[in-house]
Amino acid sequence: MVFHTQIASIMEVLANAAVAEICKLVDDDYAVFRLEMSQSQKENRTLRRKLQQLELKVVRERAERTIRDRVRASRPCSVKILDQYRGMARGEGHLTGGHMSFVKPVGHNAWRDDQPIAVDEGSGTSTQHVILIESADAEAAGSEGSSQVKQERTEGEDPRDIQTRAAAGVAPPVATEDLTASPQPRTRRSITEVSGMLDAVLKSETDAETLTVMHRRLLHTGSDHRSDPEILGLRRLGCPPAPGLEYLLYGNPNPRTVHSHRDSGYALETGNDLSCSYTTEMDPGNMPLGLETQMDLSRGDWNQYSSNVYSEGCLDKKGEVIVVDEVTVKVEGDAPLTWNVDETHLGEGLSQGRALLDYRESLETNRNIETHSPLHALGDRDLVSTSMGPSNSHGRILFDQVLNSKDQGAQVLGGGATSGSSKDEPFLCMLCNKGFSCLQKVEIHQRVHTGVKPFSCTQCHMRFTEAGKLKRHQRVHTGEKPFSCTQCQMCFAQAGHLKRHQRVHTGEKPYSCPQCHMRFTQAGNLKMHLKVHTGERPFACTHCGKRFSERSYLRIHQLKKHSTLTESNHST
DNA sequence: CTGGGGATGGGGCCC
DNA sequence: TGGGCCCCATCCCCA
Repeated sequence: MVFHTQIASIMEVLANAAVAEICKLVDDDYAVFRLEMSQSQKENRTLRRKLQQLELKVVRERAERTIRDRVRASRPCSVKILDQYRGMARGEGHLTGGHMSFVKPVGHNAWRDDQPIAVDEGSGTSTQHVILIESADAEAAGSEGSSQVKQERTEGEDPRDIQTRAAAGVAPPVATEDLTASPQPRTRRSITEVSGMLDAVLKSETDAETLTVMHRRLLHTGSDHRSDPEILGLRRLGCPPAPGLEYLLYGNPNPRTVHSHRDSGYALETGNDLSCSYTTEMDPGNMPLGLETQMDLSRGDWNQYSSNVYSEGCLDKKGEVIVVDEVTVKVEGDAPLTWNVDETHLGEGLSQGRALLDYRESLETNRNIETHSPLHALGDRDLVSTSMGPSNSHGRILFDQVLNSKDQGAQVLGGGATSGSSKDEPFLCMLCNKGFSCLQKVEIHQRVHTGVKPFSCTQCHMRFTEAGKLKRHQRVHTGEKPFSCTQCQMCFAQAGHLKRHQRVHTGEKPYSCPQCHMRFTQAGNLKMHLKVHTGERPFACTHCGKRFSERSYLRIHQLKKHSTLTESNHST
């Protein structure tokens, strides 16, 4: 009995000890758990505070930008000055082939507005990228869609990390900068880069002498993009959710050539090429360019602007790249690769340029996607009436003729013109209704009508519409006749003239008169001969009334018969 | 002297 | 950018 009692007491002691041990363990774990909980809560509070700070910054930026945009309220939309990295002109960077990335200067952890942006083709791995979307338009319109987001990815970082953070609602590792606090507040540079995506928007090579600027209408979502992973995803797909119109520079396969693509909801180019686009806005007074595009279009320089901007550029489709719009700018020497389309410079012409660009894009787009053009929805005539400048401006002519080619047809011409264009020649000259395959050709052609001859001879006052013709003309001064006849000693300055001359030796007379059996070596001579049959004598002597079939005959006649009379008339 | 054809120079346009 | 072709203007030569 006593034994049982002792056993019971021992077991009770052991049980108590076990309970105590268990309680102790639970307490310890609970304390650890509490500690971890408190730490997590602290972290949550810290993150929450950071988030609030970021939101406050965004709100402050919105307010400041709204004020700034209201100052510039006259602008219908935002066209960013595209400030190419100035250091490129100094050889610190350049657009080169293959993968192109924007590289921060070494030792800088954050982008600053006054810092140059080195452009490095890289070795295939992007180093540091900045995504910055501006939406001044929406802010100016009172929209809440303003956003300004920078994301910076350091070297080697998995791009998916950014998406992961964004999807988790975590702020990017680099806080949004308050651009207004920049040492150069009037200078702002924005860069949008999308890398590693299917939509390869950017390519670049080294030797390019042209810079092609194209534009894109950015989508506006009106949300805070920082916390919207879908928006971030859109950015990565080359669809920055910024409102209004921005001019973006893209590297392209041509060196120093930049393409932009609008309505980039579809892949502009397949492959794994890096997609990159960037816009830059800078102080108009600090524009380091020698480009020919700096002119005040509002003062009637649209003609020049058009000539320069659209020279040598063509709407085109190259391979799989749907080049929706394209503006080519000649780069002079080592001038920085800079494209400047500032409203303050373009003035009224800005709308012209934008309208034309819009139109160009819409026209090209309409070939395949009739309803994708935003301009299309606006209505062409409205756009012309509200956006275009003086009706006699070259830009207007171009624009009108392009509109005609699109859907207005000959109506603009008062119904008198009939379009002779085909699908291959959708661009009509407003003045002669001639069709061309691209806008640039129309622009060059219309130099015939406008008298624009940009290429002048230094030896005489001859001017030419084409550089090649100037070069050919200058043989007149140099006496160079590189084309010599193998049958005789004749030399010619033009190859065609030699070929024409060689008919003298071959006896070929391909032009025959339908009225008689006369044959001619030249069509012009046949045409002159036909006047024999028609009796056409359009050239009449003002003194005696005698008529001649050729002006030269009349001139000889006047010299021989009325030379004294003409001299007396001149003396009087 | 006149008219006609041969031939060249130069510019525009297309490819 | 250059070549090729065409057109126009003009000059030259000759019947």
